[in-house]
Amino acid sequence: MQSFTEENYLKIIYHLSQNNEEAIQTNAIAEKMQTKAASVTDMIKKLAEKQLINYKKYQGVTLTPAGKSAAINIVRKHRLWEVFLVEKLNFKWDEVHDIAEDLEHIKSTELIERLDEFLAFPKSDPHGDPIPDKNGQFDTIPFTKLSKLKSGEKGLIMGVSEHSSAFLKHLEKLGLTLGKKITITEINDFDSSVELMVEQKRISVSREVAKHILIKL
Amino acid sequence: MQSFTEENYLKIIYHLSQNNEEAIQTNAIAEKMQTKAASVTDMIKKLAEKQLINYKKYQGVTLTPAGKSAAINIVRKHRLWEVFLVEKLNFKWDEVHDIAEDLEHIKSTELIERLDEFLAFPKSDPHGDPIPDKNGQFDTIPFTKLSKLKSGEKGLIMGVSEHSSAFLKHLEKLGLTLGKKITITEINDFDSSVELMVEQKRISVSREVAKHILIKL
DNA sequence: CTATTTTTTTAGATTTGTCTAAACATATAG
DNA sequence: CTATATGTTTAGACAAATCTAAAAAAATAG
Repeated sequence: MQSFTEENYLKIIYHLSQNNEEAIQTNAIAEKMQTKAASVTDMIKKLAEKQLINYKKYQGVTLTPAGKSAAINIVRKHRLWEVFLVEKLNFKWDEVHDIAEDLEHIKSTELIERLDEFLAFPKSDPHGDPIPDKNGQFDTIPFTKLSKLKSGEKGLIMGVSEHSSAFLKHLEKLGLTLGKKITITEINDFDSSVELMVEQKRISVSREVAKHILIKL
Repeated sequence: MQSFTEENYLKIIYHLSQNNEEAIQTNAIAEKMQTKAASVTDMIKKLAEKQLINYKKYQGVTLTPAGKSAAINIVRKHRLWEVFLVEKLNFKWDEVHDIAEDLEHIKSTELIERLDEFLAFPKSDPHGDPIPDKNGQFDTIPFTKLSKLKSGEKGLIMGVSEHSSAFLKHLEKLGLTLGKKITITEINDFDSSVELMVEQKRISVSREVAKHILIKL
């Protein structure tokens, strides 16, 4: 069994591995964990000793199968709790991240299986992220970043790659929520901001925002 | 804000104060916390410094108003989660204590208020214990221990004063669950065990068990 | 290929909650 | 009222997770 802190390290290494084929570096973990590189080195040694990560000095880390499985389990719990908070307790999608960050560390596996059932085995969370099943299996939804689309292309909003409250509130205000159909009308040359149509409204989003909106064509 | 451990100490001091007018002793806390007296002394000092308990060396402790309010809040969370586990996730009353023991430490007050609402503001938990409202108010249900009843007396099972899985499973097997109507038929002289009728069945419980069953006459 | 910068690790200290062993205070018995 | 037993506190140590400062390795620039 892992401690609260060990679980957070595993989860962060897992997320960093998603956008990155190579070994994850100490500094990258330190930044996400809001801690110092020296602390990360200490924890890394501990996780390596427990066979949860592969580690060679100065060479970064990768998850072992056991570490990956533990990480996926935490992600599963996080996302199921987010569904619960939104569907059952009527929280908004921008309010649930921090609470789920605590709930994901509750240990009982029986609890999670019953919660999963209570929620009717949801396949994705309120931000469109896939929820692994109890064996750690999940479908990777193929998506394109909104910032990669060209003028005239159409698509559906499938997810977001940024979970901060500020970002999500901003999308909500613009009407850019999950499932909405959008059409690109123009990409501005000078700042790469994106003009698009959503529900008969013409709106504009910066490239920075567009990079974090995930589209199914 | 208190740590996980501080919260557990406050909760235990609160529960010990329920059956006891006097100051709570170091050893009593140590036993409930499954730790050593020396550790309790250390923690006691810390809680006293934070003005959560009143403490004079060798004289035991009592909760300050702030400490009591913090403790009641933890009890509220524990009991609401127990209701959730039983009513929504179909756990049995003997399975929920340990899980609620973890869930009670989740920090968000917004979460608890919404959970309370989702559960339709329950007044008592699956073991019959009252649930404080968000201001810490709750009704103390007047009850008598089954072991205090006399032959011929009738009553309703209102709660239990022991939450171990073994005890609760035992009651379940005997059909002695919340709300059941019972009639005492006989008290055995030699071992004080209690013979009673519940739903047309004649059963017998030891004095030890009878002491932990709470009855409304 | 050497010099400099960046990144990572080590060494040693700190905090939180715990422990054991010993000292001290209080309660109880004769 | 002294002796003993019980209960509590202190002193000093430890493990977990963190930190700062300094050393070491790797990457980059000229």
